[in-house]
Amino acid sequence: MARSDEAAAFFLAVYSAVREIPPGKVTTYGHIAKLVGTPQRPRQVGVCLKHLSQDPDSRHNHNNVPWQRVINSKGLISPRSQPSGARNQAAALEAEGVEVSTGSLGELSVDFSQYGWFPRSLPSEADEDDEEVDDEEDEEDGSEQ
DNA sequence: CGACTGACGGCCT
DNA sequence: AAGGCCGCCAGTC
Repeated sequence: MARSDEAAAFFLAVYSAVREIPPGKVTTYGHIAKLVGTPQRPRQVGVCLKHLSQDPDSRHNHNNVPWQRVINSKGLISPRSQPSGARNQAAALEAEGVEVSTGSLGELSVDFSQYGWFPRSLPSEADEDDEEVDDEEDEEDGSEQ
């Protein structure tokens, strides 16, 4: 399998995983990386989202991939080169009912204990796994980090 | 075609 | 507790 194919598969896996994030919840780049089996490449996850097309006709675009539900491990919306983008992400999250706090430096943060979504594996996959692991830390857990 | 960059994260000072 | 360094690798210049 050529690297380019692996890269393509990676993109698809990331988009698939991001789609599993429930509305009103958020997760991290690192977690998505783990879910797709490449925990050492959270950075590439960001590249995938950045690469999302705005064209609705494209297989993966801003409309069918809830990119806004992915933030960094610090619980902050990653400040990229264009500040408006991060703010736009915050707006998209608030539209889903996610509370976003703004720091004095303009930092946009989300409380994982309330909105965090960190399953061990993708719900779609868990479906086929007969060795069902207990899943019930949707909320309330509070032992996030 | 080579070098730099970056929607991150974890480990090491 | 805070900050710096390295790994990773597709895109972009």
